[in-house]
Amino acid sequence: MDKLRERYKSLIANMQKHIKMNDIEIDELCNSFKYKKIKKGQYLLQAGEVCRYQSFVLSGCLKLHHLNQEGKEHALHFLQPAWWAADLYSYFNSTTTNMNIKALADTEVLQIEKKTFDKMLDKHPIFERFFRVIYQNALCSQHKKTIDSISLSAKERYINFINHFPVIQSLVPQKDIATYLGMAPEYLSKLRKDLSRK
Amino acid sequence: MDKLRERYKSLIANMQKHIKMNDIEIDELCNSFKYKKIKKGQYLLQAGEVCRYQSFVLSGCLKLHHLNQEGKEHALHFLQPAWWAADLYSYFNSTTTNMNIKALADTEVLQIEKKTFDKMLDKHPIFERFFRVIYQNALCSQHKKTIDSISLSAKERYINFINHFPVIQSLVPQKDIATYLGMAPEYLSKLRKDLSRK
DNA sequence: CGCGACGTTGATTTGCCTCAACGATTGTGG
DNA sequence: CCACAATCGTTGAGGCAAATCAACGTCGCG
Repeated sequence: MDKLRERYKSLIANMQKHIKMNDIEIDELCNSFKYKKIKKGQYLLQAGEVCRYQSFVLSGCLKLHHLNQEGKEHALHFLQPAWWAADLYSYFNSTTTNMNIKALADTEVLQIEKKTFDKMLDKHPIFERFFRVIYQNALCSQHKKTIDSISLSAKERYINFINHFPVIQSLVPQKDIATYLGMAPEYLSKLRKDLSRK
Repeated sequence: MDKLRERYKSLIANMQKHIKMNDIEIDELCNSFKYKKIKKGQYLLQAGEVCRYQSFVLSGCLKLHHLNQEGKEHALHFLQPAWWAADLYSYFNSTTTNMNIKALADTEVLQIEKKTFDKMLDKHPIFERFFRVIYQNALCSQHKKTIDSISLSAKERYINFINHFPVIQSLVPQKDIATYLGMAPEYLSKLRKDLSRK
């Protein structure tokens, strides 16, 4: 039992950065989220499905990506511990997603279904605040990313990326970093050669 | 007095799409938001300032945009009635913004300061839900825009835009649409010529 | 070991940008 | 109310950043 609770520690600690919960609310939290383990290479979500879960990453690393009509892949996020993984549009509207979430390493998550999510927030408004703040922060980072992608060159975007997320570099294949930054993998390779020369 | 309340109708109606408010909460709402009118060409926010308000657009049209180091402008949003205008990062962290919000037409807004916002949400958790849903939806649209910008060509992005936002086309100068879509104004002009030929 | 995914490198192409010149339109002060 | 400036959209010439295509070496893995 205690061992099970152990898994929720990280989620609880993360939430307590933004809100104060009492024991009843912590109980509700632990009952609402289900633990799941996925192996490297497996998918947490695939295009064509409905995104049924919001997932809190405990360990490992996920890639959220999109395939366009020509079958070209574009990574949109790399999800590390203490991040949230979902296609929120699909999750909240029960529409089929065109996104994929794939494990880049063995990964553990805590998942909550939409029904349970709605119930939890109805019962305990404190969670409304938590998700308000989470979405608010996510919106701010998205915003920054948009500005970067529109106002920087490919080389600047890459330099920016390795300065900001040095850790991710070792976890994620280079080609995924390239599509995340909106450039062809071959081009990133040339940029790196260029940069190492100096 | 009734005439003043009139101005809040649109905000109240908008909020009631997502939450149910009682009279006390509606009063609180009306007391928290201040009315402001700005003329075409004026700024609601300028780079270097701190974004002190979240603004709900009642009438008119705003452009949220960014100037990079070389002085090049990039539009990020066009804000029409019933949309929200702010640089949330600056607003919530009290940092100076590098964004600008400019009126493309005479515009009326309702504004709330951060202090008041925090108080209002503390007193009435129902508003937490409203803003959770608003940010959640904003996050979804941002997400879609990111996918489009990374996986479509300039021509496809433009066609997509005029199909999705036919109204904005008449309100917004063409060059602003171009920078919004991430292309040079001259290039958009050429695309349009190209498309009209068919 | 041998296959398949990955990163690298070079040759070539292209989508889009830059710069500059030109009407058309707007708006502004005298 | 008009003249003039400022801003905007258009068009063309030229250039560059980045994509595409293809070949090759390397490595991890079944």
